[in-house]
Amino acid sequence: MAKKRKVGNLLALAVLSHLTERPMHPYELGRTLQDRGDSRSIKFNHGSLYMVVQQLAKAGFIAEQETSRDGQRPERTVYALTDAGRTELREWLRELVETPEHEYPQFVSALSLIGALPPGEVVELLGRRLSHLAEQRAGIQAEIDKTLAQGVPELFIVEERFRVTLLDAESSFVERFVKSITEPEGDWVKVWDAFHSRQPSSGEPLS
Amino acid sequence: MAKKRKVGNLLALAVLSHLTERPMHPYELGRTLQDRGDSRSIKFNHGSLYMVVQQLAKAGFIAEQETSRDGQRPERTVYALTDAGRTELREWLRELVETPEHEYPQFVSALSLIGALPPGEVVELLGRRLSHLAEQRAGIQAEIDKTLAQGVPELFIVEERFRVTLLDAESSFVERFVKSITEPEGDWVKVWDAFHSRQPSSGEPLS
DNA sequence: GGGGTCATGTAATAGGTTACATGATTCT
DNA sequence: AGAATCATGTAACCTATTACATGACCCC
Repeated sequence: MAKKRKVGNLLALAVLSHLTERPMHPYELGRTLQDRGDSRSIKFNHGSLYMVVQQLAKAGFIAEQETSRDGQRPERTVYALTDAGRTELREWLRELVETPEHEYPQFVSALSLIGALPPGEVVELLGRRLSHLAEQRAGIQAEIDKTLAQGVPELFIVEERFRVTLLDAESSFVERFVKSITEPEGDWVKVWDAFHSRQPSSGEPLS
Repeated sequence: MAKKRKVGNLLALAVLSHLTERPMHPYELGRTLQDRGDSRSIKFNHGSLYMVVQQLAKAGFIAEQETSRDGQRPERTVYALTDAGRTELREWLRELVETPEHEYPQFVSALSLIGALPPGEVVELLGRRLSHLAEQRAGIQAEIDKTLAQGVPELFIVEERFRVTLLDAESSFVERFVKSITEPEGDWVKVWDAFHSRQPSSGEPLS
């Protein structure tokens, strides 16, 4: 259901959140988002930021506070959070935390069409995926360690912990899946394989 | 890195996949996608389908085969897969299976800003989330059982099994997180709470 | 002092979603 | 026969991503 918000891009949520600290101009916001590592959890790109800021302003969640100019640099418009913005931030976050939305992770999509590849190849590809997953996991763990070493409290790395959980779950799923193909119970793998053997590399989808 | 595909929408992948069975016109494709339950794993909506079909045609992955007319209904253009399309299907799928992409699940984003809500409220919201997750899990499981009862082999429900895995992982993460707030080690929760107590309901973000 | 890259923003393009349109079929 | 729903597609709109622009600062 998920109430239709005036501004839907999650980048906007990050903007609202950071503006509770102090008024800022868009570029500064972008810089802050990058520095705090928010861009690993919320898709960020330069262009979208300006768009989102405009949308938030039009919706009344933030307001132009001053337009200063520093030397000959382009004008920087500083925005501040409004009361409506503060409310929106809290309501939106509440909804996100309380209500899981149906999403479409790429691997789910891929699995739903996996029959289009022959089982032997799938096993091989999944093996490579497992390495990639392990790499990612190690990378995140390193990030976590580094951050904690700087004295940052757990609260600020919860999302990275969650990512690790997700990666672990995916890895063990993939392992189980591989095993179910290489040591099959029943004959479904045979059927799957036969399908591709007959039509060497243009098998019809099994889905 | 993920090579830039001429058509990026995953709906296009499903289209290619279904066209390996036989040529179809767009509406039929949509119908089939819905019937086979693909729309639970790949975002589908009517408008996007026509867009994607056009894109695929322009890219040479599918080709207009005939334009039949049935009574006074609008013309139906039937599309068939080309060799390039068959290749694209396989390569794309391979890439998706082999290489995990960085994604932005909403809950990850929410967690990254969770400090903007006070811990007491977060605990409450997470409790509700757990119920929702359990509901979803039950729903998927019911789907799985129903499908299996119809004699469909495991291969075609792998993606639903994976979803269940993901839901379980998320649930247990949330449980652990709740526990870490209600039975905290160290004083980070106190700090978090104090933050919101001082500024009754307009706390600055802790991130 | 010329070449890169930082700071800052606007504009053009492409992608996707919603809304609209209309004949055909089915239901009551 | 009128209402609802199916079948089928087009068009308008909104969002997001890329590309473009330009002065300032820094490096060698």
